[in-house]
Amino acid sequence: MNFNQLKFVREASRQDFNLTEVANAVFVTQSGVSRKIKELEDELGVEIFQRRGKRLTGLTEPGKQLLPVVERILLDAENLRRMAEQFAREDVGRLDVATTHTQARYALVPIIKTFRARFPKVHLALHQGNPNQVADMVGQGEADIAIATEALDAHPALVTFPGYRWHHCVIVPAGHDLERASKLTLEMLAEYPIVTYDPQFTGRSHIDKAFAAKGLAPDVVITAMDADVIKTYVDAGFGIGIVASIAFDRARDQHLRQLESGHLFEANTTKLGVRKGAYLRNFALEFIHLFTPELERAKIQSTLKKYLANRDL
Amino acid sequence: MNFNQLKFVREASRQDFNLTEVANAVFVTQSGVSRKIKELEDELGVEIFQRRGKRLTGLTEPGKQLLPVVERILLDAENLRRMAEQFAREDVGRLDVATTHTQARYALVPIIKTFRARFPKVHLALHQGNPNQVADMVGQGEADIAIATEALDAHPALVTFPGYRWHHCVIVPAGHDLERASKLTLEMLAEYPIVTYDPQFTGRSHIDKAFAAKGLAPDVVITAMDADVIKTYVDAGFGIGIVASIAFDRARDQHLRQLESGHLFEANTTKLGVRKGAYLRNFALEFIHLFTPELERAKIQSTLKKYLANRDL
DNA sequence: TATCCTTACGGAATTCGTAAGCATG
DNA sequence: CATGCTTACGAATTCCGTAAGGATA
Repeated sequence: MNFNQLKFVREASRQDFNLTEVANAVFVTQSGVSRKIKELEDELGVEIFQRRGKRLTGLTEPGKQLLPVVERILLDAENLRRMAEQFAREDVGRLDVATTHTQARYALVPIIKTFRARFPKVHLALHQGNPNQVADMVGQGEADIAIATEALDAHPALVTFPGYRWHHCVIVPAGHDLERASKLTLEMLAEYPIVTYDPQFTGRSHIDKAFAAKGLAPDVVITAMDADVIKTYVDAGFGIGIVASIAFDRARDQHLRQLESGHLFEANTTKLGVRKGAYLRNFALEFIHLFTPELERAKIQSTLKKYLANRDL
Repeated sequence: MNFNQLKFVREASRQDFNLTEVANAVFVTQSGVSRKIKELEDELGVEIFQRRGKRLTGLTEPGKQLLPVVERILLDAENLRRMAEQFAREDVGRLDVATTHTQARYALVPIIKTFRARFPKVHLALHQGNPNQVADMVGQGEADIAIATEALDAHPALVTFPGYRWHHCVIVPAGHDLERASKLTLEMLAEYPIVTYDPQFTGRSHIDKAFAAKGLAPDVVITAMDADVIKTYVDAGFGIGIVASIAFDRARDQHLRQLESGHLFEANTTKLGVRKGAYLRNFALEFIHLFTPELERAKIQSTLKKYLANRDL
């Protein structure tokens, strides 16, 4: 039994049991993967993968039981490396943050600025995706930290911490009728074509919920994954926009006006998620602390340690 | 990083950091061990072991943090093998039971008889030792199941299940004065020289505690690790004996008489312990069930699973 | 027929024991 | 000086990519 065999098994389960894909993903030849997997199956005396003829089609019953343990071993192996690096080069390393456009473009900017100043030797990589992709990236160990408003809590492999709360706002072209409204209502918004986020993104679920609760069917004419695109279409006169208020910048968005709508939509909480059982470097803990300043560091650490060490050796 | 490197590291911590001993324990040459450990340290970029000149003297700070993870990886690797074997050869395998003389010689006999009939293809190995040794054997993965009355709860790596309760009894040579006593008291026992268990064994602590509570200083003239030896000396007239009542056999011990003393000493509970986080074969679970018949099997399984799977992958 | 897995072959890389060297207590 | 660790060397083993073969959809 060796780590490569285990790695191939895990990767096979991730690559839909296509060993050719596994080979590409781990940069070896397909024949090598095939051989190593068979070696492991021979050593253990059970077939891990179900086969139809020569193709792998899924996990066998033993395979289903073994896979979680395989994943745990590989995670621990990774943990060993990180723990060692923490000692070897305390403030040097790499932090992979998976997040959505909105967070990367607006909310994380000051946090990252502070982080960079504090840890100039840490290479910080931002990975963008929709909230589900963001969660998966961390769930699979491709990134260390996930930041998004949606989807993180639903991922079984993640622990989450609440970050900042924010509201949506309405944006309109300068001179729009709604600018003169004293207080916005959902009924008023429903009168106009709306440009807002894609269903998976940035609190869109709260927008839909608010309209649905009043029995309104808003006329959403364009959806996009980020506020920059939305603002572009609002500016071009396609309708009024609903975006995260943090995405509006009076200086930059001179043709647009921001209307308060905190009373219309439920507040959103942006969350941070990390993989259960994963060891985090010191600078990663510091990043989490920057994101959730009200949580003291010891609390963060003890929560993570619970998952890392709770097997009571 | 490979499993042998990790194995050598673990073994070094067990063999008091003597790599020559490690080499003997794992059947390779000392130079190989030395090299592999250095390889791992180089790869991780930290020294795991503290060195004075060329000798290893202990773990470094990083080493202390890494070791538990190393142990966990190796335990999981072993778990993989067992899980696979469980599927490959359902009722074939090996069960290593570590226990004390008293349990092996008396209490376990019927359990093992039933077990053997149910699993004729399982090789059952009994390892004897004192309760601390028994606990350690399981703690280190040398045995699967520990059975003893003492010490198991104190071992941090073990989960324990309560088995049967039993009492001590007093044994005397036929015709002894005490045979005519209507009801034994500790004061009466303290009048005679006593032959009983070694301090670590078989509920001896309860015996001492009972005398101490009354301020009595019993005259323990001979101690032994098992009832057979004790009975021999009682028979030879060295004193009265205090042994587990299960160890008295009227037919075999014709020259001796058993006197009830359940009211004098606290009852003992023999416990069974297994290593936290270790996967147990089906027949091992069955063995536990035979030992604790009142606990239903599902309860046992869920307790063990808690430790095996509680990292929520 | 295109895709995917297995297997034989052989060069390359790794592994591991022997033996010599050196440090410690 | 006995014990214990490191290192150089070289034989043995293992690894892994190429390429051919066979199975599936």
